[in-house]
Amino acid sequence: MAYRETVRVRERKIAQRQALLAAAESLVREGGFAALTVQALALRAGVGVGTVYRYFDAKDQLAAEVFRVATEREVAAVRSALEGDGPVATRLAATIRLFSLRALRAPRLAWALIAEPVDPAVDEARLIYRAAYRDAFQALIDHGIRQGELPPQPSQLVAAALVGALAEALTGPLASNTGNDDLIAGITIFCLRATGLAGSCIEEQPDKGEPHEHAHIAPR
Amino acid sequence: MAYRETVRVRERKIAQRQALLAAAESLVREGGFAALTVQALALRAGVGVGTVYRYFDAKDQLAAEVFRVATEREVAAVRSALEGDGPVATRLAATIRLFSLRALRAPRLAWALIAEPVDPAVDEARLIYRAAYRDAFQALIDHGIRQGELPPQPSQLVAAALVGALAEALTGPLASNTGNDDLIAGITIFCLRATGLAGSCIEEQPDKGEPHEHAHIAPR
DNA sequence: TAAACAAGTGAATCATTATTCCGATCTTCA
DNA sequence: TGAAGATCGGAATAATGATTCACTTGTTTA
Repeated sequence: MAYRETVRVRERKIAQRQALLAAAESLVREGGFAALTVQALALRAGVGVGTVYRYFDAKDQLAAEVFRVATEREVAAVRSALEGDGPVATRLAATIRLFSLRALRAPRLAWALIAEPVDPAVDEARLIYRAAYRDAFQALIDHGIRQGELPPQPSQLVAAALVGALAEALTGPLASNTGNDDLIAGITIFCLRATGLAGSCIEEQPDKGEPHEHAHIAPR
Repeated sequence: MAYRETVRVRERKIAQRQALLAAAESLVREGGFAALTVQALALRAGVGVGTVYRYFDAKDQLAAEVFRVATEREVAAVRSALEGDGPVATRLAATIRLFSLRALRAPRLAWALIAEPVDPAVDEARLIYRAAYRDAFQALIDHGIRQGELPPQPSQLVAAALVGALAEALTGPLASNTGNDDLIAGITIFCLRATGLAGSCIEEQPDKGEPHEHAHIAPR
């Protein structure tokens, strides 16, 4: 026997795999999953197409992994905002703001994760992604209901609707016409109202001052 | 000269074109646009693939037309509900109900129209589709604001968010676990609240009876 | 250094679909 | 009926992009 993988080689392989994933994600950031072809990836990463297959069994698997990694990063960021403490309204507003800022900063990626058409292998991952967001919002809503800060409501459904509203407002007819701040403020108040927060909707929390200033409740 | 198209032939051609479109739509209803291949269409319609090209210049054009026809039918149905008269809350609720019922009755089609990834030619049509819904909702919201039935709000943004919420709630983590009626009721109240309607949020419309029965306002 | 094995390469191959094309079939009308 | 003109059919072709494979280039250890 004359060859056994050394640590140095192992590390280089790990680094290579990471480099391929990073290159793949950069392609997705620029042009969505449609831009992620094996040829383009090999070119971007400066390797031959065959090399890609030394690190990933199939294109599907690669795409799914890119999706999963990006997803986990996004969801973790959002979840940390949801899981703070403080009143539900504050946390919800902070979360929406964070979600929105991230989506607006990397719109192509957001679109790829949320809405781009992809092959089935990735779609499965997408369900998980959406469900992760939904679950995170749902947890907050359930908490709010228990605390009496929110009226009773079907939390899973409402959470899904919130995710949909955010996705459409942020990736749909892209908000290039409004300033980002206005956009986020608008979405925030929409979501607060939709859950029964925002202004005068909660009886347990009597109005102080401003009798009906819906349109100017600051989103944070 | 010995041949000139007769009425009978013209009618047969028109019928054939319709038949092809119908077959195409049935494929989309079953498996989304991904299932709409020229081969499958020819098979379904009982013709040769060449025949398809006698009626449509290209697959893109065919797909876009299927999309457009289905879209127009759906949007027209929804718009008629939006454009009735009566209080904004009633109309909004009726519209949501209609939209939801249609989507739930043909989930694959709804998904294909709203969310499925497709080629660019169709995507352009999709923007129109979403925009059509958004515009219809926006018109109602603007009306409500002018009438003082709704608080001031960025109507275009809110309309987009409503479309997104409906789309996600109806086509996302499919609502097979809840009964349709509960689902629609939940979505309705979500949308009413989100726009500043629903129960106690409107001052011009003082509460009668039920002080805070958010969860049971009947959707219609 | 040389044998043994692994990683890298990219042209060739495969798979999937749209699209073409030409002979077969049907319609019209003198 | 038969010539003219049009549609039908479906195998052949084209285009795109994933996957393979025979080969070259490292890496490791005796």
